[in-house]
Amino acid sequence: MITDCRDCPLRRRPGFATFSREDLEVTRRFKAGEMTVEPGTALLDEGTKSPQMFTVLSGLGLRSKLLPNGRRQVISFVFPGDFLGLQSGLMDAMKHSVASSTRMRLCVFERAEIGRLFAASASRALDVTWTAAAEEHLVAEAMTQIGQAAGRARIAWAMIRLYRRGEIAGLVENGAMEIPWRQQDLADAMGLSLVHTNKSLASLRGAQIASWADGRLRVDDMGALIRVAGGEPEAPEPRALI
Amino acid sequence: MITDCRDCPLRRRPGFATFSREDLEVTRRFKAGEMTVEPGTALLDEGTKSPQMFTVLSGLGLRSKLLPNGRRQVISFVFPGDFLGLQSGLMDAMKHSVASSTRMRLCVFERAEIGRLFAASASRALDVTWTAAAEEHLVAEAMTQIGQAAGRARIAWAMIRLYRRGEIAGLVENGAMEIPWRQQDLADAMGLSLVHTNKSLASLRGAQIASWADGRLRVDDMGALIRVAGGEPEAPEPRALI
DNA sequence: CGAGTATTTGATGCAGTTCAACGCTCGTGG
DNA sequence: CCACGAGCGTTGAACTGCATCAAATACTCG
Repeated sequence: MITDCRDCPLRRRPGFATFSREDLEVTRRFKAGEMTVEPGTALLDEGTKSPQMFTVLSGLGLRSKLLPNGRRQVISFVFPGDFLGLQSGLMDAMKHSVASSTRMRLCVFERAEIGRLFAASASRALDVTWTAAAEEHLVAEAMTQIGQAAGRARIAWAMIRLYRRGEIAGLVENGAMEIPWRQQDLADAMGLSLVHTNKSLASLRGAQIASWADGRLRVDDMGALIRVAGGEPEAPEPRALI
Repeated sequence: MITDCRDCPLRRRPGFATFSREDLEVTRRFKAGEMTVEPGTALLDEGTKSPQMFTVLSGLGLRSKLLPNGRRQVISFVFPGDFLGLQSGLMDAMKHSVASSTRMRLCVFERAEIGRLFAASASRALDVTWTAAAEEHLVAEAMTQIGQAAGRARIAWAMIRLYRRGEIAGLVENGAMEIPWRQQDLADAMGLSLVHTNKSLASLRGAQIASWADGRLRVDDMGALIRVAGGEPEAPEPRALI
């Protein structure tokens, strides 16, 4: 069963920008369908040009990029509301891969329709551009942390970021959220080895600051966590929803 | 004296995408003026909302981001053709700062006009979005290198990237280009200490692979440089010009 | 119950940081 | 016209955070 954009549960959530009734109609027409995928499904592949773009309705995922030497960088963690595949819509090909980490429900758009969307609504076009700019910002902020912060601080920072995004997505309950990601994913995201990531997590857990275990991320002392991270990730602006 | 968009020297260069006569007119109307700045001028400041956006006509610059602890991450090096300030055009504020490293000539646009630009031309809107997506890609690629490659490889990779962008901008002559950046800038870009950056550069210079000295970047053996970098930065697609 | 995957822990070594000192060039002012 | 200081590059020495290697301990699932 397909959700009508008008009933999209994401629109109601705080943290997402509202848009006009008119734009809602334009977006409805842009929407091609829906899709549900199992955990571990490749949605978009580095180097390929997918015919589709997606908005995440529910579930979590991972964007990543491979190096010739086989190592992997996790570009970012994917949350509900994220718009995926813009690169393949605009550029020659995807520059990174996107995979689901949980079961995921996605809103599907046709790449070929993006020109029509832009022509139909300048404000929707601005929203799409906004998501691209916001995405760049998220990546740049992570790059800054990777480039300039020590290991433990990077881990703490990533935990805050995930927690905050989880709050917006409504995934946090009683100071904790379910996470499908492995410690290896976190390590690859922050440019650290698995072993060192594990030891940093153990140390934060031991200090009663935060824990990442058994598929749950729990923050016990946000103040301390921020101190360890050497500052907070910037609070995101309300996200434009496509 | 102001250059007419129709005579814009950048448009003629290879490496930039062409656009229609109609879009040229739309862009001309969007253009508010021109500006020349001395080296070291702050063009856009992290946290502020500038009333203007820019396209670099000539000269080189630096995007960077400060951490609470005083450290600095260089997000990217700015080349002619780059479009600056989209974040302040779309989001609440700039998320990083941009400064000139040489004398720079800039094409100036009013932030408030971007909505009109999008309304006037869907294809120009797509081009703006393309630049945002391309920028994200550049940052993600750099992040990958910082997160996953060893020090010497990062330095080599950055040299290739700068050299390639220099070629496109027409700044390379006889295998070398003038660069205004300090070793500290390179260090901050690749997440390394100044000392280690200096030693890596010395080692590449000693091996007759490439040199960064006296304000010049020279590549002697691109093959070897690519090998040290552990692979090549992806070749950029033709860049949309705003 | 055995195989495969994820987490945990200990031990070892080195890549890269930090500290420190020195040289060079250039601009400024006495 | 030389002295001085500031900025940048270079080099050496010592320390350490993190990677790497290795192995044990859970868990899950067929």
